[in-house]
This record gives sequence, C-alpha cells and structure tokens, in this order.
Amino acid sequence: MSDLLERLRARGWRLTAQRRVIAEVLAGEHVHYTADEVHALAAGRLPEISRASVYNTLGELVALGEVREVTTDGRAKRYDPNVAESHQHLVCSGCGAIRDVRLSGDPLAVLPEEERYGFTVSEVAVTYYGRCPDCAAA
Amino acid sequence: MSDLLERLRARGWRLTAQRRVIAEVLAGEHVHYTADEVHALAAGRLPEISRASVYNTLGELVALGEVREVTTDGRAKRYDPNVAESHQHLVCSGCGAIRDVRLSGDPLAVLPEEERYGFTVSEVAVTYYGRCPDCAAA
DNA sequence: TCCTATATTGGACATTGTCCAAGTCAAGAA
DNA sequence: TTCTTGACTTGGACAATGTCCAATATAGGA
Ligand SMILES: [Mn+2]
Ligand SMILES: [Mn+2]
Ligand SMILES: [Zn+2]
Ligand SMILES: [Zn+2]
Repeated sequence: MSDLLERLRARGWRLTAQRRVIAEVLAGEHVHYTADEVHALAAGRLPEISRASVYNTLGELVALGEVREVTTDGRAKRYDPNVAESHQHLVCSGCGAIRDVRLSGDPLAVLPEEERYGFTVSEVAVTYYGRCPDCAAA
Repeated sequence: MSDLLERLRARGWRLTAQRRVIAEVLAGEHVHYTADEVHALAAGRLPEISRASVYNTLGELVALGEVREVTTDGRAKRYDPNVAESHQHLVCSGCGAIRDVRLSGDPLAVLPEEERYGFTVSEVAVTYYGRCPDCAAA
C-alpha cells in the first residue's frame, strides 16, 4: 500500500515510521480492525508506537477518505481500508466475523420521499446480522 | 405504558418503583434515549435511582424484546421502545436528531444469495445519515 | 548540517458500561 | 396484618474505549 503513502505525501504528510507501519497494517483489503488491534499489530513492527499516534493517524485517514469507520456493535469502532468498492457488512453474532457484502440495489431506493422529513440524505450504512457456517453448526 | 408493566408482571417481574419510572420514561413511542438520558429523566421522578438499576432494567427489557437497542454512532447505545412497528433510522449528522423511517422494501432483498457466504441472516439494521432541515439551513 | 513546524509520546482524564457484596423490599404465605 | 425470603437495588470499584495536552523528538526543506 505504498500507493497510500504516496497519496499522503502528496497531501503534505510527513512520512513517519509510525504512519508507515499503520499503513502496512491496513494494507489488506478486507480487514476490519479496531484501533486497539491496529495498535497491537503495529507494535509488532514498531514496539514503541503509542496509542495516541494510532488514534491520531486513524482519525486523519478517515478525514481524508482513505479509510472508512465501521460500527457493527456498540463496542469499538473498526477501520476499513476498502473505500474503493462500495459495500456493506455481514456480521456473525456468534464469533463476530465480518464479511464485506456487495448489494444488488441501492438501499436509498427503499427510503420513500415522505419518510425523509426534509433531510438531505447523503449516506447509508447497512449491517446484516446472522450466524456464520461455523457458529450455526455449533 | 401500564401495558408494559402488566406484561412484565405476567412474566414474574417485581414491580419496583425503579422499574416503574424507567417504563414511564420510555412511554413515548418515538424516543431514542441513551442509558444516561434515561437515568437523568428517571432521577427527576425518583432521585435516588442508581445507574446500575437503569442498566439492569434496560438490559432486561431488551432481552425480553420490549425495547430495541439502537447504535447510530460509535457512542452510547440508544433504547427504542417502538418494537411494534418495523422501522429503521434517519440521523442528522449536524444535531444528532433521530427519526423513525419505514422502508418500502425489505433490505434483505438486496443481499444476493452469493453474498451471504453460508450465513443464516436473521436481522438487518439500516441507518441513513444526512442533514435535517434546520442543520441544512445553518 | 541546522531549523522548525509538525508529529509523537505518556499519562491524565472522560465516557460508557460491567460487576459485586451488602443492604432493601415486593409480594406470597401464614 | 405481619413475616419471610429471594429478587432487586445500590454505591463504588473496575474495564474498555477514546480524547486531550504539555513535553519531546524528528522529517524534510533551507
Ligand atoms: Mn468492509
Ligand atoms: Mn426508532
Ligand atoms: Zn461465527
Ligand atoms: Zn440537525
């Protein structure tokens, strides 16, 4: 994901060791880590990295639109580097596994005009809940 | 909402003063309070009510299906007594206002079979984000 | 190499929620 | 009505997640 680092440099970011390892952790396209998980993984490569830097960097990446914040439960937010492909999420209530899912239609289409109350609707988050094959078997 | 209290008694609940005031706070059909808001409102009528009782009671009401837990941001969960009518939520990014919205179609219909990965999907939460008329004007 | 605006750090603090031992009380029994 | 008892409530400790800040370090241009 040096593409990401390039884009960040182009936006005037200083390329610090901390930001590099965080970008590496998020390099997989289908990860949905919490800030704490990002911190633990980053610390594997750069032991002295602080929690504050992880929170700072994740917040900046979200503000730049390079990473998407995902809330699947009332717990910690998750950070999703897959912003290229429009998608929603499917969550296992048993083990917490998260899958990206691509919808066959726009969820905005099922929100009637008279149910918008004059709002300018700009975004929609859809989260499906169920049991994954492993958890259904158990 | 003495209907609720009746149902709870039928299920073997002791009708304590604490549970009564919490039920009263949730009596409006279109409220979406956080636990802290429920606590503050309940304390208006029963000053000595504890946070623990509010959390306990809300958790029990959710377990019984009398109240629905709603997560619209990464912050505090909200408690929704409107379980009779299937609905989703529209949230203002400016002021946090929450409106109930009734969809014209089932969001499950736009999740293709091949995007289910063998999950048994049982639930779906849809949250629309936008700006309410007041916040759009400002 | 040096300078300095920007970034990082540790730790204090805030918010939201859970847990527990001790005390209290709702409601059925007598 | 009073008694009894198991369910309920309470305060406060603790946990998880996140924010903020003053002091320190450093990336990258001069
Ligand atoms: Mn995703
Ligand atoms: Mn609602
Ligand atoms: Zn599972
Ligand atoms: Zn608004």
